[in-house]
Amino acid sequence: MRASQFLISTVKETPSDAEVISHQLMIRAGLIRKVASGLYNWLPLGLRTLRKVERIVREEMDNAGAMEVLMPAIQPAELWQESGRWEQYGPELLRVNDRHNREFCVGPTHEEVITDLIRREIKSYKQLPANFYQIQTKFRDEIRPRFGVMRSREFIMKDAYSFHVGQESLQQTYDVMHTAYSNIFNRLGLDFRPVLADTGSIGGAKSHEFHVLASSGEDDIAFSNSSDYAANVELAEALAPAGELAAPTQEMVTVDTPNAKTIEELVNGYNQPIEKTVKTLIVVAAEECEAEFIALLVRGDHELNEIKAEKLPQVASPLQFATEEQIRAVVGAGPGSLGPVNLPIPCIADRTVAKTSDFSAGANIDGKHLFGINWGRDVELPEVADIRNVVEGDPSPDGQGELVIKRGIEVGHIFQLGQKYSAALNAEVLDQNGKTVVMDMGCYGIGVTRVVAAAIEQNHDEGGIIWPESIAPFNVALIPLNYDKSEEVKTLADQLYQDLRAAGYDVIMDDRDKKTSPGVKFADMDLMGIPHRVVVSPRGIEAGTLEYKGRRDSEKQDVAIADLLQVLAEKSSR
RNA sequence: CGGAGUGUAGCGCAGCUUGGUAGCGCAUCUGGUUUGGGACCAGAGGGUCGUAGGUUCGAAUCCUAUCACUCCGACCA
Repeated sequence: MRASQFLISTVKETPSDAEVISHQLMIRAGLIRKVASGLYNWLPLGLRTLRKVERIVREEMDNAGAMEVLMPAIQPAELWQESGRWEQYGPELLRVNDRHNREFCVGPTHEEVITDLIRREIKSYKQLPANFYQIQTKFRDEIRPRFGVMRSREFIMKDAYSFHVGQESLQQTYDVMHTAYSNIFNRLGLDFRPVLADTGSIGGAKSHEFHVLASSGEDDIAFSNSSDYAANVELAEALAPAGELAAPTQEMVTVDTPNAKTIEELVNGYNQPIEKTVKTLIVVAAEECEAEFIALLVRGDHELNEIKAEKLPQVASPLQFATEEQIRAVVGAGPGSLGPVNLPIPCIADRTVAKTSDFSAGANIDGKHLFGINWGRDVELPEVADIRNVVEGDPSPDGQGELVIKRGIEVGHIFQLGQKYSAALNAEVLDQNGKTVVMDMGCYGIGVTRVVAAAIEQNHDEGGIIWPESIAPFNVALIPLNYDKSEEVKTLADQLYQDLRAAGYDVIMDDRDKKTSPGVKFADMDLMGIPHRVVVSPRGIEAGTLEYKGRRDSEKQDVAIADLLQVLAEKSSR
């Protein structure tokens, strides 16, 4: 591509509304432009990278035996009503009506459509297992789109769905997809980790997320420091502390604490160690539960894990905190003075709380706390469960080492759905015995547009983007100096442009007019992240050399004109 | 959804307090000089000041409504 015939839309100034580096650089390098909140145009430069990501994903999916299909973005409400998600999904599902006032949604995912398709097409166990994928535009009406294309409302996703008779077959394909995903992210040049994950609103049994490690990530991942255990903190199990509950050493006393409404004020104002404090969170109880509310006890320095709490049979799903009025009506004291002693509603204690002695908590009287509380002596130990987020230093759930917490960007997610959708939509086949069985399903997603942002988040410097070779919009930036003035430069540059393209490189030759100074060309090519730069100059020609510089190199080097292809072949990891 | 903030030229911003008919930098266009790290000179084009009402002789500026965008929060015991 000649730069003079390509839209290069670089900007010097950092856009004021872009917070994370990938968003800033995607705008500055001219990859994307915002149309409205969470909606983006992809400019020619950005699209080149997007297409390369898609190509790698497609190749690896094909290699893994999946078949490409294409489903509509707009889906009929009936299918979603059949699965039950028309009611469950909430406002993130964009619902639209057609001219006949029939209801549709813009697809955030395609379980319903694919299941409907396959229940019509596949009738026999002999056709299974089968795995179908598409690369297609999705829409999720996010509460708060942000970080550019990282959390946009419309985005491109590779979604795949596999169909099976039996869990064993599902597990096999799941493993194949796990491997395929690792191959994909390796080829994309990303530093990633597969981690155990919660299945969330999609539903199902077993699941792994693939995270690109980056400080700007929105998810916390727990890693063991001495094994390969890795899990989303939403899921990572917080083990009970080792050892027995310590015997009481303090009497329980009631203390006036008019200024302590929070754990922090209790710790600072009354000299209580934070690991000897317990906070009491009141949530709405599940319908089948006798009580209206449930109290959840978590140590002062720990955080409630809402997903774990939601899974408790006594707790209403989705999790809902009681309002202050509700708390006052039931307990007689306000938030800030709550505790397990003399609490008129059922409690569930976190495992760590259950192993804490001599602790302090609210007295269920405004402005009073109890210090030196001990289980058994002062109040019966209630039901115990794992309801908190793991923290750094916790023992690893696999029994090996301690946990370290890092931030990650979720770029892929694989699930074993089981029969959640196939049962709801009656997706059945005949097995070997001629008996009707419900198919098992797996589903496998990759956020293609998000991958582009994640790659930048992980690969950049002050000068701009540094693309991994495999997804760079161009591999080589060929920069002729004095292209308009020197016949020798023009001849050689044109020749090299032909040669490089013939050798299979995506090359952009910066032949922009003489008003575009060399400095501008260097800065633009750096910002755009082109991995290899070759400069053709009159003084180089005189010496019979070209100048080569890799995007990550600090020094440039001269190479003989005749050696260019060989040097590039060595430098590039295509 | 709750809270805060911002809308003035393609981009980044000033002007608003104290009302008098819009300005700066970058970008763009023309001509010229430059040409190895975001050049210089001269000239030019481009804005119904988010929208709609109101106050006023007069509104970017004051008032009301509305729309859009951005940020923060949705863990409080």
